[in-house]
Amino acid sequence: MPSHQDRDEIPPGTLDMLILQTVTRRGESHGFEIAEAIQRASTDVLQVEEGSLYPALQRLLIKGWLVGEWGRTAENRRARYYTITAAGRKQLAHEVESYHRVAHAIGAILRPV
Amino acid sequence: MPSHQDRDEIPPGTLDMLILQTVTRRGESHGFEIAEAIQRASTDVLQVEEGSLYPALQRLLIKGWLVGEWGRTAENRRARYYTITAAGRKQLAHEVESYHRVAHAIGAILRPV
DNA sequence: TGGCATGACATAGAGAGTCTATGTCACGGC
DNA sequence: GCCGTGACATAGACTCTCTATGTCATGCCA
Repeated sequence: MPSHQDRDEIPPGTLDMLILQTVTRRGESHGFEIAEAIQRASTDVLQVEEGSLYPALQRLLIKGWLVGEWGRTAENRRARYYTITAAGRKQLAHEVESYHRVAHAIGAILRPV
Repeated sequence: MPSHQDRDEIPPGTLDMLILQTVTRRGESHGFEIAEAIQRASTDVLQVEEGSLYPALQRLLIKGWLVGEWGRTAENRRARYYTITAAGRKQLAHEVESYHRVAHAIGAILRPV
C-alpha cells in the first residue's frame, strides 16, 4: 500500500507568497479555506499545516499585506476573513518575480548544456 | 547606478542539491570551485556564501553523499577535493525529482486557470 | 628576511520559517 | 448536558542560510 506521508513540505519562504496569491484569487477567505485551497490547487502535493498557517497569517497582517475581519462561516462558526491590501498586491508581485528568477537560475543548474 | 546587492538568496533546502549537481557535472572539485560554478551557472543570480558552503559540504560528507580528499590546487594551495558517491547520485536524483514536483505544484498555484 | 595580501577552509551565533504537539473556545447535534 | 468538531492560536524543536570572524600556509615584494 502507498505511504500516507508522501506529500512534500512547503519550501521555506514560499508560504507567504502562496497565501497572498490564494487570497488574491479567491477574495475574502478565512484560514481553513486558504489552506484547503492551496492543497487543492497543488493537486495535493503541498499541505499547509495549521502551525505554519496561522503564524504566516499573523506575519502578513503585521506587515500590512492582509487585513483581517472577524465573521461567521456558513455553519455559523467564528472565523477571521482575510483580504489583500494594495501593499500586499505589490509585495506579491515582487515575490512572484523573485521566485521565477530563482527558479530559472536553479533550472539552469539542473539542466546544464 | 544599480545596486550591488541584487542577488537572491539560495532557497533553504536547495543548496545540497545544487552542490551535488555541480560536483556531478564537474567531477572532483574543491569548495571554492563549487561555489564559483554555482554562481556562474546561475548567471550570477545565486551566490553561495562561505558560511553556507562549508557547513553544507560537511553535511554531505557525514551523510556519505560526497567523499573528500585533501590535495593541492594549481597554485599550490591546500584544498579539499570532493567527489560524489553512489549514494550521493541516488540522493541527487531524489532531490531533483522532489524539487520538480514542488516547483510544478507552486507553478499551478501561481498560474491559475 | 620579514611583512602582508590572498586562497581556502572552518566555526559561532543570529535569524527566519516550517513542523509537531498541544491548547482554547463556542456551536450544535444527540 | 455532553461531546465531537470547526477554527484559531501558541510553544518549542529543528533546519538551514547568512554575517562575522578566525586560522593557516603560500608566495610576492620591499
